[in-house]
Amino acid sequence: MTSDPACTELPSAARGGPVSHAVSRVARLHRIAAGKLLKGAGLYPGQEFLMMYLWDAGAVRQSEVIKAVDLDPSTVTKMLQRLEQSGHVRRSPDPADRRAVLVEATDNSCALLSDVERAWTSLEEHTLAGLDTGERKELARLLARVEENLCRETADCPENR
Amino acid sequence: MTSDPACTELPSAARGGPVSHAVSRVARLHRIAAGKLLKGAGLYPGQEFLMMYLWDAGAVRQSEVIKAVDLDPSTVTKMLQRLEQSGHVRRSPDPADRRAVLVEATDNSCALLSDVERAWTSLEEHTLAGLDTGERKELARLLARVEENLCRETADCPENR
DNA sequence: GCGCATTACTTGGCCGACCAAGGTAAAGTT
DNA sequence: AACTTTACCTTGGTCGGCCAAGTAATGCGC
Repeated sequence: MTSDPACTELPSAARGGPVSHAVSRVARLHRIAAGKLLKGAGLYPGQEFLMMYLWDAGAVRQSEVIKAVDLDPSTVTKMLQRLEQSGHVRRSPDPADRRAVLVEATDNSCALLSDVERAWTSLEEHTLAGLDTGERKELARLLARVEENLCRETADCPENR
Repeated sequence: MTSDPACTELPSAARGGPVSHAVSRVARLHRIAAGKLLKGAGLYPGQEFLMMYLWDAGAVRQSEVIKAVDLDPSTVTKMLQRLEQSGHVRRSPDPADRRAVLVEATDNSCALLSDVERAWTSLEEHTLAGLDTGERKELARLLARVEENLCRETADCPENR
């Protein structure tokens, strides 16, 4: 009676893929939680990854960003336009290649780094609450396996580094 | 050297939340994979859940759908409008309550049920390839725990059934 | 040097998903 | 019966994300 996993009864058409269903639900909840924590920093869910990369990488070509976050180029373009408008990012033409665009986190945005770091570890703790170290490691391991699986044949992960 | 989990180096700002990062990546890859499998059935990623519920539930109020898939009402409205346009769903005013709308999967869409079922189990297999039964059960268990955690305080799961 | 493929981004369109606000109808209160 | 609250959806706007197609510059082969 009270034994169903979490919140929802599984639709019968999804019986063949309970884990997939769980992944979808967890993904959405996780994204929402991340969004709430990141809202304080003025970031929308998804933008964190881009900024995290830029904070590490410094001034860099947009193509590098695209490779790093592994999103559609058009997605990155639009995200960067918005991040530029909101003052988190500076873009400038690459003098060495007139097609390319150099991207860089603004000094302003760097002030958010620690906020985002805190938010991210807080999210992790919220996500993994009640799991001991062994379980966390196991979950990380299993997710890594799953990620590998999903990369294969989907051909979304660069085979060539 | 070749020991990093999957495809990507973790940004330093995300060091405090490796599992969260993995969840995000897996979520996106999983959604993409689902989308590819479901494209054959004429469904966009996300619509599966709605249709799965309707196939089980028959003619039902829109508010029931909203509760079941646990999405924003406005999201459901728009999805249903599109699903109606594409012929997967029929909507009609509820004679018993003039605010409400009754929703129902069309006969046409029911023909897709088996396709979606197959797609979903195929997705599951693709996702969990190489994991033995114990690992699968463990992953399911851990995901359920995580889901519980994310429901708390986010107050997105109905406390009240 | 010239043409052609490749690379690098942009634009437009579409969908899922959110929030904020609005409008209507039912239910509850007095 | 009139008023207020609550439930049920819709509309409009914004974002992340995808695809398809387009533009512009570079690089490569010849």
